This record gives sequence, C-alpha cells and structure tokens, in this order.
Amino acid sequence: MALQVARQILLQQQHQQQLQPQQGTGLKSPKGSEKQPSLQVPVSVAMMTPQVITPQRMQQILQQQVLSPQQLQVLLQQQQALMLQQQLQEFYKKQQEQLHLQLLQQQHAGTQSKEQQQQAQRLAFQQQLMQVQQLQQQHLLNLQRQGLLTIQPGQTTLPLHSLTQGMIPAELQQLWKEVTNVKEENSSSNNSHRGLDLSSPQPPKNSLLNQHASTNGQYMSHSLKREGSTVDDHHHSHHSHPLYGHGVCKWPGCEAVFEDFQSFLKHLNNEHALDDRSTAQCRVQMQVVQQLELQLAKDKERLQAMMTHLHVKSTEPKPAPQPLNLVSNVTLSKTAPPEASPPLSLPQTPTTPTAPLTPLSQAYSVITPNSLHHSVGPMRRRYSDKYNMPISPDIVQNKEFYMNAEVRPPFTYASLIRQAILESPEKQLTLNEIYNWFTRMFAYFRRNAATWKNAVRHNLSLHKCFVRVENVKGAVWTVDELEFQKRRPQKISGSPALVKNIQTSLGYGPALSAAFQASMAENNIPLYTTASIGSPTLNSLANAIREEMNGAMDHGNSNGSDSSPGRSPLPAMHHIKEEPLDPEDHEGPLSLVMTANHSPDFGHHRDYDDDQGHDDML
DNA sequence: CATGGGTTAAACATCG
DNA sequence: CCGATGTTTAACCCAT
Repeated sequence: MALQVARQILLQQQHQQQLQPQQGTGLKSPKGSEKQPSLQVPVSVAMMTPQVITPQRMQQILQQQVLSPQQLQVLLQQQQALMLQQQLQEFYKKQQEQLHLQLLQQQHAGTQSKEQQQQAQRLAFQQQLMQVQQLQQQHLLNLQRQGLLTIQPGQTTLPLHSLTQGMIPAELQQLWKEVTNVKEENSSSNNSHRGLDLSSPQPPKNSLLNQHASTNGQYMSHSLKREGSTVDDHHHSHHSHPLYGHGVCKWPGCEAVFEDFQSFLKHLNNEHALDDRSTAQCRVQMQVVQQLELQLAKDKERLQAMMTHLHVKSTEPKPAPQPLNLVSNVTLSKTAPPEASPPLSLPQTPTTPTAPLTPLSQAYSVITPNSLHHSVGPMRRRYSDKYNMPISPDIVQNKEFYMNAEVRPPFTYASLIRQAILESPEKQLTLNEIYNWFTRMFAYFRRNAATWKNAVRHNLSLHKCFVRVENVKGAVWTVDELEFQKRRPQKISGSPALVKNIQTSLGYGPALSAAFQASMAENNIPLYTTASIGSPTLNSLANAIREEMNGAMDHGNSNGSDSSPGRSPLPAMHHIKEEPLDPEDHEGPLSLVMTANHSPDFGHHRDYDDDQGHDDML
C-alpha cells in the first residue's frame, strides 16, 4: 500500500545519500583541479537530481561563487527541500518505531481503534509528505522549464570576491545586478546556457539567434529529458528545450505547434524575443512560480504542524519563544534553559505565528526595517563588543539563516564554541551541551556529526581559551576571555582589501544602499523586481555584509576579526568545475557599507530546542 | 618560501 | 567492551 511505497521512497533516498560520500575530507583533494573552471558543470549541479549535496560541497559552491544567483537560489531551495525530506525520514523512522512499540504493547489489549487511528494518522502524514515532495518537484520543474535557472557565466563574476567570502554571494550578485542594471551580453563562447535574460533590457542585437540555436540545443536537463520523437534527434540528440514539448511551444499562452525543433527555435526567437511583452510574460510566470513556492511553503508549514502535533504528545503549548540575547549576554539572565526537551529537532522553526512564510524567504528575513534606520540596540557597545564577541553580531543577525540553511557558518569552531558557552546562563557548558548548541543553531551541523564534533573537541582541548572545569556532575567548559582575545588580533580576514575597496568605490554607494534598504524594507519578496525569485538570504546577507563592513570600518584594518576566520578547506568538488571568474569587476558593491550603522539585534526566539539525546540526525 | 591559524582525521587514553 | 570525553599528532589549506 501507500505506506509501503512511501517507505520505499524514503529508503531509496536514504540510500542515495549514503552513496554520497564525504567528498574529499579536506585532504588529498586534487591539487590543481580546484581552480579549474569550465562552465556547464555548475548547471548540472543546480539541476542535479535531488541529491543532497554534502555540506562541504554546498559550502564550497557558495563560497566559490561559481553559480549564478538563480542557481544558488535553486540550490539552496533544493537543499532545503531535501533537508526537510531527510528530516521527514528521520521523523518517519522514529514514528515508525514508536508506533511499533505501542503496537506491541497494545497488541494484547486489542486496542484496535487506537491502532486504526494511528494508522490513519500515518496515512495522512504519508500523504502530506508525498504532497510536499510533489510540490517540490513541480516547483523545481517549473523553474527549470522557465529557463530561469539558466546561468550566465559572465555574471558569476562578482565584484566583491574578497569581501563576501564567507557569505552567500547569490543575493549580492542579484542585487548588484539589479542595481547597476548590468547589461552584460557576455556571450562568450563558453556560454553554454542561456535563458531569458531579464537583466539585459535591450535586445542583444545580432547573435541572439545563433546563440539560441546553438545553446538551446544543449539545453539538456536530464531530469526532464523527454524521449520525444526521434525525428530530429540526429541533430540535437536531445531537443528537450523547456519551452518545447510535444511539438508545442510551451511559452505561456503560446501553444504554437511545430513539426521540428528548428522551426520552433525560429519561432522562439522571433515571437518571444526579448521585448516588453516577453519580459512581462516572464514576470507573470515568475509570479506563478512564486505562488507555487508559496503554496509549497504553506504545505510545508502544514506538514510541520502535523509533525509537531504528532510528536509533541499533548503538550501542545510550546515554550514561548524566548528572547535570547546573544549580544548582551553579559547580563543575560537565565534564558533558554538548555534543558528543555523538545521532541524533534526540526530545522525549521515550527510554525511560529509570525508572518506567513513565503517560500523560504520570510522565514529567513532577519532584518527588520528598523535595524536599518536605527540601531536600536541597547546593547552592543560597539567597540569593545566587537572585540569581545566576534561572531555574535553576525551570528545573531543571521541566526535564522544559519538555522535553516545548510550553509557552513563562516566562523571558526573556536568562535562558535565560545559563543555557545557565553550564551549559556552559567557561561559554561558540558561538551554535550555545546554539541546541542551547534545543532540547534546551525542546520549545517545537523549533519555529519562525527566530523564537527571531533573538531569541537579538538578545539576545546587545543585552545587555551577553553577551560575545563570539574564539576560535581562531570565537567563543563568555560571560556577564558583573555586568552581568547589574545589570539584574535592577527586575523583580520581580508579586511584591508575590504576597506580599501570600500573607500574607493563610493561611486556605487548610494545605489546599492538604496537597493539594500529597499530589499530589507520589504520582507515580502518583490514580485516584480527582476529575477529575484524569493531571496531568502538576501536580508541576512545584507546584514552580514553590513556587519563585515562595519567591522572593517570600525577598526580600520587593525583587527576586525569577526566573521573572518572560518573558511574551511572545502574539499574539492569533483563534479563541479568552476568557471573562471572574471578578473575584472571587483569593487563596486562594496560601497554598500555606507549604509552602516550598527544593527541591533533581535530577539531570538528559540522555538524549539532539541537537546540531549541525539544530537545529530544523520 | 616560511609561518601560523584553522580544519579534519585519527590514534590513544580515561572513565562510567 | 562500548561510547563519550579529552589529548595529541599529523596533514592540508589558506592567508599573510
């Protein structure tokens, strides 16, 4: 029955994941190959069959800025979705076990009805799960078909390499593009994919046709590969153009029929060239996608609710969100008892009554309009704090992002550990509590536990700043702030360059600032602004950048330090080749610093708390 | 090129 | 014996 099927699916997925090995564990990675570019591949990544990319790889992808914003977006979303699925699996398994247990217990008692009830629940759940999956697929498919996912090699070059290292460049790029209205018609030869280019308002004169002809032909989205007729297969062994299917032009509202791919292409280039109409239609389509995403989000939410409900035995009223205070933890009282024992550690903040999620985006928006205009912050004595609390600001502000996105936080283990400890009421944590903090705060650490846990332990013992204190109940770890700071100074993390850039690129300042403000001001993803399909990380990104900048500005390049460190040696991506980044542009966006002014922090709500027991889910 | 910090792996020792 | 907790050592990577 359905149940079996679903299980099957889950198992399969699980298996798949297992097959995805740790991808180069940091060492041995093929030396040279790291910087070998070659476009095309990123695409394959973005469109890769739903397979969970190892965190490292993801990280790498993000940091290397190989992908276009859209791609990143999609990737992120995919990962999100997959994560969810994984969690579902987990949950499902647990649920199964539980049920099984109960079943056994009740077997004798013959509590038929109860069992049935559960059975029903299970089924419902199952359905929900499938539904979500379907939605996700649909959504992805849609995106792919739109051609919105195609990339433009040229734009992968980001002005702010040095700057954004630890951050996600996607939105930045997007923003940058939007703001400057870049019209790069970089149709370099290696431009293997070309979709609608919203960023270039004016028709790319000549080459358009040729390009389409040649590039579209390569449009091969394996997942969509339609066997189709073999008629003109000899030409393009695969005419699986997203806009062409079953001899019909799939352009929204078109439906023109064509016998062969060629004529279709012609039609496409003639009828759906880059003009106002097409653009408009494209936008509409984007909205459609948005709607889908929204729906997906809603369904996810529902699922979430269901899960929570089912798992939280009767104790429905959740511990109200606690205003944790990462920043002013100095005076922090007793918040967030590390002891709460919530049922299930989901990556997503369980249905907070807050705003209705829009695809991933709002869930992330960490920035409130306020933060921009006024630094509310009662806290944060800028200078000293910065010094003291390296990661806090960033962490705080991007908390939600990191909690949900499987992105490796750009902080060193030491910083994180310290943060964890300082955050605790007693300023001390047991190893296990530290683990829990990691998993709680970072989606990234909900995976491959063996690795990072080892790292955590390693760091604890390695750094003098972490002091072990014997305790009645074992031992706890504390931070020796002095020691910690002692080793800080030398890590500026590219600040110098940053600052320089910042100062020299005032030209773009205003524009960018405006852009940021705008984007921040409205948490709702602008439906119309170019192709920024739900940009979850935008806000946090902006914030991060701002932070970074502030830091840089604050102490010149003398020390800053915050979020620098990290950047772990990401293993080489074997399947991905990066594209040679344009040595060109680099310096524009930096100016967005100007927006500066310390952002405050927000209350953090810790909606759930997983604790003891199992730290990791995989 | 050398160096130091950060990350990851892994071997080992303790302890409950 | 096992697993969690700590310590160490080594190899890499990367930025300086």
